[in-house]
Amino acid sequence: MELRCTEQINIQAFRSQLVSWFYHNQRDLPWRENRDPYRVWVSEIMLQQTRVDTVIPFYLNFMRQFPTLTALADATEDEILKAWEGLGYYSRVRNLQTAVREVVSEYAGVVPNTREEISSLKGVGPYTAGAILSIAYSKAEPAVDGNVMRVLSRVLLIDEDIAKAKTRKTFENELYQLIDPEDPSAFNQGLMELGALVCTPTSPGCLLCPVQSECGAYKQGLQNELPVKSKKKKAIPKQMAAFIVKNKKGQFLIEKRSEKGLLAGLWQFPNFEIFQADSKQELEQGLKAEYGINAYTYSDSVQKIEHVFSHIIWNINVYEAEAEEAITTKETPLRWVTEAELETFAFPVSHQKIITHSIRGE
DNA sequence: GATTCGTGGAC
DNA sequence: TGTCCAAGAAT
Repeated sequence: MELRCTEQINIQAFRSQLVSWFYHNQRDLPWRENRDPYRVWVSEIMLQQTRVDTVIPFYLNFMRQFPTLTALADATEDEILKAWEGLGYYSRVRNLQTAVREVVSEYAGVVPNTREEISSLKGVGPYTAGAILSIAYSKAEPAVDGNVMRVLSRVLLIDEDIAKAKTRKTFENELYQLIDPEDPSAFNQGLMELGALVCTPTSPGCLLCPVQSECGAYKQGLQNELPVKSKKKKAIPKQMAAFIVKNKKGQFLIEKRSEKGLLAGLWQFPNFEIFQADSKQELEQGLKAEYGINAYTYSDSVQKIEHVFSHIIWNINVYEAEAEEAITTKETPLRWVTEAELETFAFPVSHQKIITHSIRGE
């Protein structure tokens, strides 16, 4: 494939066509209401690896609950995790609060406006830094996400593997030449909006594209060959057992997950990996070893749940058990809570399903 | 540099 | 039904 670079296209034409198209075709999204750096920041964190349609209701609720940077800084961990419940990648919101608190203490509550300073904040990487700087502060900084790499790989005929981390640098270097210094916000958002609405992964709408005349891939009919992206390995299945442990007062046993790693800080029902589904002996041994529970366990599971992560698949069998006390061998806190209290804790989606299906019977 | 970290939707 | 994701960052 013959590669091109930014110098070989009509930069002025590309900029004006893209920016003009953005102003006429941008979606009406809640984080575009104004350019408050905090609002932009929250939206960019939520949008990491997450679709716009998924983010919208979470964003509206989050901004209602934490309208200002200070409000988020003052919230508790349980509050922010509950607000993030169901959105995934939970370290995002924990890092966001850490960063917001640093802005309060180190920057007098004002989001910094240089790449060096803003990049030093937890959870703010190269993309998010560029997005906030360009959208909130009109700085001519690149913001390279998956959309931008897809669009520019086609326009500039770049065939580096976009799954490789270092490939992002290639696009950033091109963008320092290509970005519109007069309107970096509309330019960056235009690239992403174009990727979302027109220059899509499959069946791109080249006939409707505002930068068709500047696109190398379209000229050579290569729009379906770009970008080049290597495949990722598939998730490994694990057989899990989870337990609805109830005491005579009608309370349920829940456990807070570790502050690090998978689903960090969320709450869950007692669970562990098993190697022989429905083995009453293994289930009872596990309850005893993991939670110090001497309990009767029904031999049949009351619910089966598949929980798919990027790298793991939990196949969860849910069982019912009775106990009056529990002692964990781990560092994680245990609590007995009523059914009504369950809704104040943040659970992974698989454990939300245990509540709705096996406890509430919906 | 490769792996870890969620979830629900599109095809 | 399985695959691939979608506005990435931390480790």
